[in-house]
Amino acid sequence: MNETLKYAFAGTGYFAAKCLETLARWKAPSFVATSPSAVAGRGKKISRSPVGEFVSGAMAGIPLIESPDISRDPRVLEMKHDFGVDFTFVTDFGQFIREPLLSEAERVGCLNIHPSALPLYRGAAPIQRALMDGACEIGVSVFKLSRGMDAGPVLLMERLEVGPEENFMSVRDRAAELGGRAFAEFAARTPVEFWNFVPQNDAEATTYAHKITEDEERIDWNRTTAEIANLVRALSPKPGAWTTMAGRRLTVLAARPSGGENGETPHAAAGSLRLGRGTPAVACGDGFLELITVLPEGRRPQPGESWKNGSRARAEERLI
RNA sequence: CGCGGGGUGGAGCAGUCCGGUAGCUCGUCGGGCUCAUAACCCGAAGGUCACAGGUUCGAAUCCUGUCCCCGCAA
Repeated sequence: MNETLKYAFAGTGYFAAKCLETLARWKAPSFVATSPSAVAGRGKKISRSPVGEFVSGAMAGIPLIESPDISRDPRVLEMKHDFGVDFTFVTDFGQFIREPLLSEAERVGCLNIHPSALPLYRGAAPIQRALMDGACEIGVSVFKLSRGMDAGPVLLMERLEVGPEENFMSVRDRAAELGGRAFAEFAARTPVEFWNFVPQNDAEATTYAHKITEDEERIDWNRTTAEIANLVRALSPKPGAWTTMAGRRLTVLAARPSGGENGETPHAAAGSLRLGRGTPAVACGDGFLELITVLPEGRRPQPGESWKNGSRARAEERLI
């Protein structure tokens, strides 16, 4: 990155932490803002955001501000001024950026790394939505924040191929790295005066990546193996697509349509188990889905076969 | 003190309520069957039952404390 450029970074989640880590390999931010530590996790412990965690660990020394409302936090505005930052990265932050931060005097403004080919999949869960839709590739965009959600003009866009077995976490991390690296390389060779922001065509915003609701996380075994496999990988490892057996939750972390030699169509009702030897499978609407990795409630992640060995599930058992 | 589940041979689990030195499905090793096998049959090895203390003739099991893991909810 251009040595003279200075930036601030604001983010909360793992995607943001990974972006920051990547950006920082080229140049450390002047300061970082994140959402405040909050009561989270079991017990009632106070925990820091992934970004806060990362900064206080690997980037000790960089000023860290925890702010519940960064847009009008005087500390943020003040620090930006004192450090003379040229732009602010706001990514995976959870807070909608408003005035005065949005257009506060900076050379560039607020930039965002968004893992989609904008204007597609604007919104909170772009990677998950793309995976649910069975995408083979996603986009990674760097754009300037505007008043509309993920609607600002685009500076850069990269493509990222998605392997058929990849899950949310893997794509998320790779997308963050790609975005951070692409931006850093761009900034290193392009003077700010030549940064070209291309407005989005709102008419092409045909998909919107709404937050995932718990209802959507539940597996409906009547759907097709492809649909369910996509749901599983879109939500893995967290929050995870889940079902229940005998009233207990069973989260499916990895699954694959069973390569039925005969393209077998299950005679059994959807949700029925196919045990036998090897990896267990579940009857879906149009075939069987093999359970590669599962997480039984109260236990730890385990291979589907181990689960089969220990669960004492019987063939007539059904997942609901 | 948010609610709850769990730590038992290499893996996943049962046994804990109703104390009596440990079992299941796999894996591993050896042998057999077979043209052959990841299939099948026979056999074997392998466990301080998370840790510490207590009760008891006797504790995986009851009591107390500690550590660790996980689901939900936030």
